[in-house]
This record gives sequence, C-alpha cells and structure tokens, in this order.
Amino acid sequence: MLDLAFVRENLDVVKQKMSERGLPDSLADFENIDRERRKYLVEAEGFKARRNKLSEEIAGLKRQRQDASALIIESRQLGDRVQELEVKAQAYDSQLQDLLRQIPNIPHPSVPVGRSADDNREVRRWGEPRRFDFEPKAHWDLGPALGILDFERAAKITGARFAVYTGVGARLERALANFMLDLHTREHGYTEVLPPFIVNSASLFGTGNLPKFAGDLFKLEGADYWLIPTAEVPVTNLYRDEVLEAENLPVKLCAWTACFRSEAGAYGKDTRGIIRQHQFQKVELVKFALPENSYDELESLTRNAEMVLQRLGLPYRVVTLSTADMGFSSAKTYDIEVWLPSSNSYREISSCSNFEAFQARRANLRLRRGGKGRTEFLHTLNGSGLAVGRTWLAVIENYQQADGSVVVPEALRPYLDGLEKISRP
RNA sequence: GGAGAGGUGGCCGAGUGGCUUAAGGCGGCGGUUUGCUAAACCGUUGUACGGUCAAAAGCUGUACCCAGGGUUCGAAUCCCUGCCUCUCCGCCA
Repeated sequence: MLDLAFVRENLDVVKQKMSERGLPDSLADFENIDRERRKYLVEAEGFKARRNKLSEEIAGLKRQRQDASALIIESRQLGDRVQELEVKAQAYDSQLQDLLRQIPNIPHPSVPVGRSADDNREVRRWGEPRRFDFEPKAHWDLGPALGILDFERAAKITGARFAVYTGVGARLERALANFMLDLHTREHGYTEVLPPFIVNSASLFGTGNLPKFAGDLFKLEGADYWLIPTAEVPVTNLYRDEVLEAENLPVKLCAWTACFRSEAGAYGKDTRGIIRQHQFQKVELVKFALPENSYDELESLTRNAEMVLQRLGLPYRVVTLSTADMGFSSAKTYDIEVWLPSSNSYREISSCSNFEAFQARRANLRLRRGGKGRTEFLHTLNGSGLAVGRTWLAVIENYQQADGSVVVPEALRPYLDGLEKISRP
C-alpha cells in the first residue's frame, strides 16, 4: 500500500506508473473522493467537538444537582447530526481505502519499462547449458521410468496438478531442502524459521495477496484460515504491528514450507510434469532491512539464491522483470531462471524482490533508530532460495544419462548417503 | 469439546457511567546538582486521520484501553458477537 499523502501529492506520477505496469486508470475519481471524505470528516468532527463540550457542561450541572435537560436535548440533536455525517464520511473513506489498496507498488527507476515478459532485461548468466549426445528426456518421462515420480496415483488420491514422490525421489526432495537450508543458515547468515502453513486473512493482506488475489489461494471452509501460497506470508508477518530496533537490522530469515496455489487462470500452462503444481515445497529467504540499504540487500539476497544453483552446477541466468511482468507489491524483482533441457530454455526457479515499504505499510512493520525518535516503516525483501520442486526437476533433467539414469550432483551426495547415481531399481 | 478467569500506553499496573484531558510505577528522553559513574530532584513522553500554514515548527480538532457492533446527552467502565491468552476437565500425535 502506498501512503495516502504521497498519492494525494503525486497523483500524476502514480497514474503514470500504473499505466507503465499496463493497468487501467482506476484513479479518475480519487481527487473527488478524497475531497468529499475530508469535507464530511471536518464537519463531523466539528459537531463532535461541540458535543464533547456539552457533555462536560452536563456533567458539571449534574454534579451541582442542577437541571441539564436543555443541554441533553441539544446534545442528542448534535448526536443525530454527527451520525448522518459519519455515515457519509465513512462511505467515502471506504471508497478511498479500496482505491488505495488497488494501487500497486511504484517500480524502482532501474526497472525496465515494458509491455510484457519479453521486455525483461537479462542481467547475467552463469554456466553453460550442457550439450547432449542423445535426445534428452523431460522429467515427466524420466521420473516415472525411474520409479521416483508418480502422477497417476496422485491424480487418483487427489487430482490434477499433484504428484507423488517415491523412494529416492522423495529423498532427493528432502535432500535438496536440507542442502538449501544448510547453505543459507551456515554460510549466508540466515536464521531458520518453521512457520504455520495456514494463515489468517490479516497476514495475506499484509503481504498484498488480499484482497486482490484471493482467487489464487486455497481457503479453508468455515474459518478465516488460508493455505499459504509461499512462506513469504507467514514469515513477513512475524513482526506485524511490531517495532524493530535499527541496530538489529537486517533480520535475515529462511524457511522451508509447503506452498499451495490454486493456479486458477493457468489452465493449459505447464500441465505436464511438476513445474506448476497446486502443492510444492520451497525454501524462502526473507529480509527486514533499513530503507537506505534495501537495494544492496536485494543484490546479496539474489546472490544467496544463485549460490544454490552454482553449488549444484545448474546453468542459469538472472533477469530484471519489466514493469509489465513484476508482482503487485514489488518495487523491483530479479527472476533467476534455470536451464531446462526439456523446454530448451531458461525457466523461473526463483523470484527475488524488494517491496520497499509497501508491505511494511500494510503490515505495520516499523523500525526505530537508537531506541528513540519517530518510528518509520522498514523495507521487506524476499526471494526463493529455491523452489525445491523445480530444482528437483532441473537436477533430473540436466544430470540425465543416455541410459535414463541420473547422476547425483556432488553437493547433494552427503545428503543421500553418498549416492552417486539414480538408476532404475 | 466442556467449565471458569482474563485482554488497559514501550513495560508493569490502578480504574464498576461524568473532577480520567487513563492514577502510580518502570523504562526512554531533556535538564539541575556533580572529579567521573551512580544516586537524588525537576520536566517530558504514543499512534492515526484532519484543520491552520507557501512549507516546517507550532497551535488545534477527532479517534484509539483486543476487534466489531449496540445502549446512553456521555462508555476503558454496561450489553451482544468474534478473536486471543491463562487455569481445570475431556480428547489426541
């Protein structure tokens, strides 16, 4: 959420930035609503001030056991008037809040202005895609053939866009998660968090998923409980409504969780394999940073995520998302894309964003410098480090052999009792 | 799931309809005293949305005692609903 005063004073800039994101102009009535709201607010508050004074006078008269009935009648009439005005003021206020909540974050000046994902800008590449001397297979063929991945039984017990991992397949998923968590906690200075996989709607509002993107989420029936679409939601909300000391920043947290997404609107996209599932595992990196450092923190967070791929020897590239492709709450996003032989292209495996104060304002996440002075909103960042399921398939596809077996990357062998190769049992 | 007790400022804690603009204390900040530190003493203290102002400061209004409704001229206080915490019982990995 943007600051109301900022939007009021920079309405043209905000409209311009929304149009750069490819969004329609929803702020045509903003000035009018804002003006009407204040008009009724001022009027209502004036009547309230008079009523408060009258109440004091009534109290004084009653204490002296004198008649106050005239004042009481006048005060009652004031009350009626106040109620009328407040209803109007509140109607305009909720319209204004709705408008404010629909405004996405302002992209950072370094973000390329574009019309689609085609305008994303490549920042760097690491590693060389392997040249195969045979026709590489996709993981949805390799996995079932190796007996480590089962779509048919997943469809039976649950439905489409779910998978069952079996034997070494399940162990590989667990090994990857542990490898990532160990890397980030031991070498990158993150503290591990294991949060609930279910959150309330206030948390989803804090990160910007609600109210606008309810359709992307799974909601539990009969309760204000939702399955998390990413660990970003519970972890960013850990310090909601709290004030952090500046000297303790940045706070760097990492969390392994399952993630649940309805993938509504993704019909026909990535229907084969495990690229796009309703449930997947992810290791998430989250930072709470000082505003003046947040872009440096974004660079280091992205590097921390890249390190996973480097250790696993998986080729990748980093792109800056254009204004048209970036998320609602983000001011700048780097996507890390891993090389996938099955699609002969780079595919997203991590998304690293600086939200500046956008989430902090919604979640009331503040900092105080030196234990004194005014509080300010801190900056939040997060990124996948990495999506475990997509890493799983990247390993399977990139390390496949002509005979259908898969070589285990060296970095993972300690997590698999030294296993060097996954073969048909 | 059942029964009971609670939720008050950064923290502790008083407060059963109007001299409460929330007592008192702790902490924080500023000051006085002082070789230094400590102590003592004095003062001060939050958030949001508005108004005034070119702007800031200042001044000023409204709201905020878990949340949302209600009663009342007037609510921290009374009523209803929800959420959360604690104690006991039951159930459970």
